Amino acid sequence: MADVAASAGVSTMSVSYTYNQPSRVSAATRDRVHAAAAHLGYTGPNRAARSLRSGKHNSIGVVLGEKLTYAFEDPQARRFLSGIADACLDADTALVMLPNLHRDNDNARIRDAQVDGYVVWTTEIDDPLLDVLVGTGRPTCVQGGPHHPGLEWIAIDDRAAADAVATAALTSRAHPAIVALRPDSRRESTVVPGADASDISMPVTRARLEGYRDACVRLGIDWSTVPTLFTTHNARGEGDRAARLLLQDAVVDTLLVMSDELALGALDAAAATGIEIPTRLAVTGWDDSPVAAAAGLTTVAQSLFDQGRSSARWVLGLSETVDAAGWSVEKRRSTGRENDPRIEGGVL
Amino acid sequence: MADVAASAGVSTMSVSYTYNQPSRVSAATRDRVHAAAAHLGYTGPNRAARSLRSGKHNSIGVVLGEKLTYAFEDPQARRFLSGIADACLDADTALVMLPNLHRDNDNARIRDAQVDGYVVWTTEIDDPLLDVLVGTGRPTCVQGGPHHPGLEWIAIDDRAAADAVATAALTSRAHPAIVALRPDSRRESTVVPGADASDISMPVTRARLEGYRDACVRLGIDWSTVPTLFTTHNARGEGDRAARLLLQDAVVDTLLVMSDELALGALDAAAATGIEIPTRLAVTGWDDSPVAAAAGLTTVAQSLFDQGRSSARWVLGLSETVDAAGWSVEKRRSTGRENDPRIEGGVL
DNA sequence: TTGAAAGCGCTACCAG
DNA sequence: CTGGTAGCGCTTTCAA
Repeated sequence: MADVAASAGVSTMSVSYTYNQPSRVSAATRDRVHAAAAHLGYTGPNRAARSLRSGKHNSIGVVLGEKLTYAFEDPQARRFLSGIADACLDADTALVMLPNLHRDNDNARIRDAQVDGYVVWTTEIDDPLLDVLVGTGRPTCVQGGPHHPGLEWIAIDDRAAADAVATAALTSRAHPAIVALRPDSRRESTVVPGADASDISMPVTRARLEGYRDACVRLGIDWSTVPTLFTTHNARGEGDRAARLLLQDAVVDTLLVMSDELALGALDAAAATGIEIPTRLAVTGWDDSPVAAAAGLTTVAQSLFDQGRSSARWVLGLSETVDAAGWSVEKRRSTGRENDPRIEGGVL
Repeated sequence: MADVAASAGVSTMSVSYTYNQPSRVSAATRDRVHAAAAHLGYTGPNRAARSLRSGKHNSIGVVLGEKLTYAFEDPQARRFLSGIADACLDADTALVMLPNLHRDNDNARIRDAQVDGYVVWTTEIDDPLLDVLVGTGRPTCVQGGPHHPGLEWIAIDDRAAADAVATAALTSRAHPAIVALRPDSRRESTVVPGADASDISMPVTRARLEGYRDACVRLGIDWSTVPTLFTTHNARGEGDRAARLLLQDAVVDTLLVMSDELALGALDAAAATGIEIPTRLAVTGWDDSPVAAAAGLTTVAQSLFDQGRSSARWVLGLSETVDAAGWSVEKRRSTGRENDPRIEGGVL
């Protein structure tokens, strides 16, 4: 930049202004600077130096609570990421992927990332990373919770939505079983009767389980008899396995499933074992993916794209507040009551 | 860092060494530095200052020739990205996503990104970005070509693989039609008889078309009569539409399709219109996705995960050369010759 | 509208 | 093994 200034016969400040606040510089100066820059092959301010001096990076970090491989394969994560990418486009901001595998140096790596703020996808209550992020002083929005002082938060009311979708399935049935997402980043796949939600560190899993229980309690179903199977991966094959296991108990007439992927696997299991949907078994999912719609799956709809976009825009300072996230229950064939009125919560 | 040095009673250089080359510093000094750092809440060298001084960023840029939304939705892109992410994990390197929408300032944004090198996914012959990347002096690897002086390159031999898969389908048929990926970043969906490959600026599309033509010529099929439909999106619905259009000509007995997604759409179209596979129509795909395998689709297998990993490792300086990429033709029901010997090229 | 001075926090280089 | 010096390229601050 000093060279350009010398060549253009102006001060370095005029060159800096030409690139950063062109309106502050006379047209003549601007032209001379651009001419000199073109002549010298100067392509604009060095970003590292700019970052050092100004403390800004023009980039946003996305913290994924798993290997990136999983994030790219998970349809929900993808839609959320797409929304973030969309916001970045508007702001000419780079997107830095920060996988969090809970290894020793992961928190330090994330803290030291050259980003202006963070969006966090999938984390646990009491994850020490949350305090680390607060410590950076950078704006941070956590999808799906947990609520954490100093951090912004975006999610639908999972508990209310779980209650609603369970109620839709259970109005003419009484023997639900639950296929849950993983309860924390370590635990193995297990079946638990009357699962205790306060034991679960993934906030999304916890809230949905609470909502299912709310519905059971209200409908007079004894929660202590309701089995919950915690899965480890959000994949169709896993849902198939889970359903086969739970359906060994012939009394089970309803599967409340925490994702569409898993629920589609449950439908696979039903088809393979000749169990009729919805006469003998009702199934509900979560997220309203296109495949779920095609399969006639009753499910909770939420726009993860909008949540990604909204959280990123807030982090980038493009909006004052994080938009509220809405949801609805899409009633379809898999619960046999597709003509019941649609249920909505929040703003969709 | 100066404060830490003062507090520990050593020079700033000893602090710097403690973090960057601990082995060069005595254990006693190291301990004093760490103690002082802990006391002052110092968490290690500022990354922006380090980047400015050392010129290194500890991150790699991935240039996607489309909106990130598409990249996250496209199964092939996802597998390639997963491979890159895997390499980053080994090297404790951040992954920066750089969409290239061919807008005015995209090249500058990509050039100015704070990364140590680039991996490029999906670009066009003569894309001016390629020269920009050469100009950065940073190591760059382009997946799928084009060959460009100064840039590394990774891909399978698409032309040979296309020839092989077309030959597998055409040994007992004589009337192919082609469903092609988009020819460049602008063109609309069109049907062209005897398509001229030299007209196409996406190198992958070009090479595969050349390979299909090679097979036709060798088998005595008049290329000028072979229709090619260029699609705009790599999506199942698009393949369905394309197949319906091409199958309006009742003589067509083979669809050579440049992706599994599109080929699955073609199978959908055949099923919906009552065309029997493979007796009345043969279909081939590309990439050997799990869904394709399940659907009995004859296809070209290649590991995009390995290509992503290998190209990223080279960019990061973790390997001397980019590994050769291999392919094979997986013969299945959709071409009716599933017992023919498997064909391989390169190292898989 | 332009400019001079100062220094962001660090590491390359060289010297001891 | 340790330290001094210099300066990476820029922008903030203040002054003209």
